[in-house]
Amino acid sequence: MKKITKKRDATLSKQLILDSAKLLFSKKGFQASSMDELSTMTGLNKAMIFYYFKNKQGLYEAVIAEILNEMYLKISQKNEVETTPTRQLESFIKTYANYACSHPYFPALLLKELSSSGAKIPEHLFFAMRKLYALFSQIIKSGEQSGEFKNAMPMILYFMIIGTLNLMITTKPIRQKAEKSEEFNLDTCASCDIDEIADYLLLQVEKILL
Amino acid sequence: MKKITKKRDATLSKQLILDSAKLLFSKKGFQASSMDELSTMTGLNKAMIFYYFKNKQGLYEAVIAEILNEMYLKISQKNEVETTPTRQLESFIKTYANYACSHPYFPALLLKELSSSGAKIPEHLFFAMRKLYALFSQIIKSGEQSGEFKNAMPMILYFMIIGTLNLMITTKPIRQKAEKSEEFNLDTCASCDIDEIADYLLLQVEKILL
Amino acid sequence: MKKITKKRDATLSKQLILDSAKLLFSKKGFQASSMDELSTMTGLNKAMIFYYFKNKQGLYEAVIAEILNEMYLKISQKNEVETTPTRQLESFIKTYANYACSHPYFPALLLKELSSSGAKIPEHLFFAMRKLYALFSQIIKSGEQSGEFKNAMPMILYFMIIGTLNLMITTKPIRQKAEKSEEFNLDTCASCDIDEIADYLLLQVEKILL
Amino acid sequence: MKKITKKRDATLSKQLILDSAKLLFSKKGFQASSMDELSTMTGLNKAMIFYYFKNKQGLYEAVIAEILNEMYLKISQKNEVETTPTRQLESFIKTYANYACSHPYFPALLLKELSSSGAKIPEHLFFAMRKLYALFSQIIKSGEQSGEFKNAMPMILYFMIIGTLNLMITTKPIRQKAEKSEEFNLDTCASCDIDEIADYLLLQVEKILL
DNA sequence: CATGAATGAGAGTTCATTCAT
DNA sequence: AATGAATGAACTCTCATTCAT
Repeated sequence: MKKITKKRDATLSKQLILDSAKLLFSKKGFQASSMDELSTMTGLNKAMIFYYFKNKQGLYEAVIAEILNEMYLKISQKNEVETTPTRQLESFIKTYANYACSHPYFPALLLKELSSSGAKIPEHLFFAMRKLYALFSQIIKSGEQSGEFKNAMPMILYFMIIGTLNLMITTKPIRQKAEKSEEFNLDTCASCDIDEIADYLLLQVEKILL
Repeated sequence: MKKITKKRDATLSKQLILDSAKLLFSKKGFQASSMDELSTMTGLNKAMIFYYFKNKQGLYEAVIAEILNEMYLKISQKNEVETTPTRQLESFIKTYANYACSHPYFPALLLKELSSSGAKIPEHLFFAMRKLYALFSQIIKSGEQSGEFKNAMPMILYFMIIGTLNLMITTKPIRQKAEKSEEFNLDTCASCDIDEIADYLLLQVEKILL
Repeated sequence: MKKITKKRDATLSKQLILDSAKLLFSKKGFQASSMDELSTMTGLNKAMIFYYFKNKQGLYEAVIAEILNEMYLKISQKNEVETTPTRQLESFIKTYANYACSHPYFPALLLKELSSSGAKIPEHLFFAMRKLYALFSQIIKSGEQSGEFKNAMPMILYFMIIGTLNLMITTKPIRQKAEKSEEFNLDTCASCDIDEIADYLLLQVEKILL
Repeated sequence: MKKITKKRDATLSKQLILDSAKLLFSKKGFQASSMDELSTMTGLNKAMIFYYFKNKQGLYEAVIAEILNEMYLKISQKNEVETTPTRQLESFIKTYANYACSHPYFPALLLKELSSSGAKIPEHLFFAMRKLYALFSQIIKSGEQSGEFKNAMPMILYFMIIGTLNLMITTKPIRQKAEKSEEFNLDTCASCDIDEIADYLLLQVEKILL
């Protein structure tokens, strides 16, 4: 009756929890995700979650922060190699679209986070969110200074872009279901892929700005 | 130890529950809302919720259905008195913006509903959601036929409009908080009122369509 | 919007409740029977149950008392026309068997009542139960006095008879199910009817007593 | 405000719950037993019940299965050392009587289970019940083959035996109460002990079979 | 006599979190 | 670092019972 204790690498376990939590939280949201299920997913004991993260809320924040930073990194890297604001804008939209699409949990998470009683979002999350907007804002501003852009209200444009992309991604299943039902003969773009959507969106945003 | 006698008016109590539930659900979402808290809000006994609505899920569906229908009614009424697609589009955007703004719970709820695992939304909710889009789609289509509009992908435009408006409304508190903090000197439109936002949005959408 | 109030006959309504309660209690037992279901069954308002009977417990007692008295009446009537103890015993067993069989809820109720912490059975129920045993006991005793019976321990014989009959009746469905399952090739008397069972039982009891 | 530290012995706690549940279920039946009360009885937290057993139903099935298996084991062990059917029958009755008497919760439970809507008893319970009857049936059958027994209908005899014994045991308190009350001068065997009862019963069964 | 609205207590169950090892 | 046992508070929902009309 010897008790076998698995010894693992600390950072490995912590990352395993974080990665599984990303998937879980985004599939089910914060409340509907249970720590029991998470521990099953990871193969680690439930108590380990609390060993590495203060509590469920803490884990959740860690998850969102990681996602936001990841995305910020990706976008800002692409951004550096572009030279004109127009090209930077294009890069912003396409990179965002692709990242969001290949991490389909992210848009849902972000929408939820943005729309839920925003005032109590913890500091470092808030900070991560702002960084992305700051980047976008910078692009627009430099476009205005160079005379390429006009008519810009960056906050509204920002929400126009991420709002549209997020909604198009998160509603994909519902739209496909709708198109199948017979009596509903409206076009829902159910078969558009994300690149087409991003292209169309970019075109319209340019029409606005030029 | 006085015993307080309750109203004993069915429709009143039911509506009271419905109205309170609207607020609660949109503030906290489905899972995080507790029936205990709801009963406290209403001043009615917890069991009354289950007396009038089968269960929590049933109440939730009733809430969303009511909101969607209410909004559809308002928009479609305004729509009937307008004659040209351009005027109808204007009316759509402004009415939506105003309704959403004066019922601040609605955008949050709608975003949550749209982004959360859409495939299992009950039929009659799904139907109510489609009705609003059908109306919008109709406006665009008739504009195309009369030659006023072009370049239209109605589904994307629809999400562009409601996505932007919803996000601008739900993020208002967070944006105001951001603007106060010293180190953050970006413009977040924190002081824009909803009419300005709707006007700007309308202008851009027209730029796209014309 | 006139409110139509059904006016019914008081005793009729009360009896309706009692009859429905008989069925319900015996199908589901005391705890599992809900007053809501009962009110649906009767078509009367739930509050009426409490108008006519003090509470659920009171109704339950009324139900059992009525059943026991009904059965006592039936058995004692048949008993009076028989002259010898042997014939009276036969009549007792057969009448009990037939009554119990045509009121299949009764055996279950009686078993439940007898086996559940007997000491707190209310007086008048207890009294009704005793009356039936007193009748049986009387038959045995007069048989002993006339020399027809011997070896009698009436209490044990009594439970032998009603225990066997009750169990054969209440387990009928389970036994039939068992016989259908392939791997179970034991005889469970699944197809015996109650008369055969009563006849066999009577024969054995006579073998004991003579 | 001392915090009491609990045992943290899995098998101990689980058995404690099981044992307490045995008592509770048989005293009150399934529906009337509350998990709150059970947790008070055990001194363990209510959640532990659901930790070890899936739910109330699962616990109930575990309880019945354990009892039936225990009893089957005891009877079948005694049975193996006996050689003639007559001795085996004697052993069956006496062992059953003694077990049932020293586990006074068991007869009540079994009666309840048998008489309550038998058709929906879960498979493994049903199986455990059949095993005991199969044993009895085997004894009778071999007695018939050796010519020692005749007139046998094993199912009826089986219920005669366990019905009588169960009722005599479960009704003991009620019978003692009856005998004390003045106006009730019938013999209820209130002072018989279980061995006398089993002996008498055995004698009568033999009279039937020989 | 009858109703529907209202209530309070409690049911079973879940779950984040902590303790002892 | 890791585990499984243990906990307490909360949750949704049910139900017998009563009140006002």
